[in-house]
Amino acid sequence: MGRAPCSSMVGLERGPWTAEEDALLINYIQQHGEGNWSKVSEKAASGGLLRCGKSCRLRWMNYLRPGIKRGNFSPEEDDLIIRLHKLLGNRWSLIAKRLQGRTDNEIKNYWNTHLGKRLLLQKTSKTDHTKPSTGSKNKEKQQQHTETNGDNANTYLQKTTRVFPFLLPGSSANDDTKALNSLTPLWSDHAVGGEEEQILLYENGGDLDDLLFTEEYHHNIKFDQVYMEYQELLMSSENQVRTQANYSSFNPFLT
DNA sequence: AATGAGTACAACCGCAAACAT
DNA sequence: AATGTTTGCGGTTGTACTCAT
Repeated sequence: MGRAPCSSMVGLERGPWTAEEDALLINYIQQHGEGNWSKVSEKAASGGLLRCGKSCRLRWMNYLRPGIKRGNFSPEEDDLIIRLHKLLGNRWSLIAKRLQGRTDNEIKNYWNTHLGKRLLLQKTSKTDHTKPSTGSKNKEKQQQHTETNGDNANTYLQKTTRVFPFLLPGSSANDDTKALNSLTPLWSDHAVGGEEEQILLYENGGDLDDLLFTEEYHHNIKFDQVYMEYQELLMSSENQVRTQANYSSFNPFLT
């Protein structure tokens, strides 16, 4: 198919956002709401915001959106990121969902600049007491990538795909999604609130992520528990997939 | 003070799934 | 069902900043 990158569209700005542009975007979203990003660039242009929809979305999601936590990561967050990364690989959006107020982009950057490097150093110091090589930046990056991603048997490495919500039974979904839908009872066992509350949520049509990411959930569930739940989910997913030949293309631990 | 290397992070890009027609 | 468009994702790049020399 192929589309020209939005930055090449005539008359649109690129590069760092100015405070004025931020204000224009916030103002626009306050008036019209989130979403429909392709329309944003059309409609907001009249107000002086010359950015493509894609750029607007990114700016909003990663920087302007209310509730975004900025600043240093806590040791607990570090720990959770490391463990979730071990489980999920570079699925930053999924990891970000477990860290309230953090964006996938922020976590990805943090991993690439801090955590990944730290793990590499730890690993190196365990196996080799000499200092890591001080080669070129690219070489270091490459090494870091393979060390932290490549040889981890438990890491679910998949190509870039959109992360689906865990849809509820009865909703339309493809086969893979349906396979995971059957996991919801496991999750509901751990979810906050009584059975009645959960049933209510189900009946109201909220998906499982909605259930799990309520504010209450985050206040009550410790990082460790979140990690354990994810691990259980993935283990369960593996078993589920093995029993269903139709889903042979989806096996997190065999890819 | 100058400058080059390293670091941090915002922003861009291309791809693929989801959605609309 | 086929085709086009939009959205969301992970990988990568550009650049401002920091620090050592």
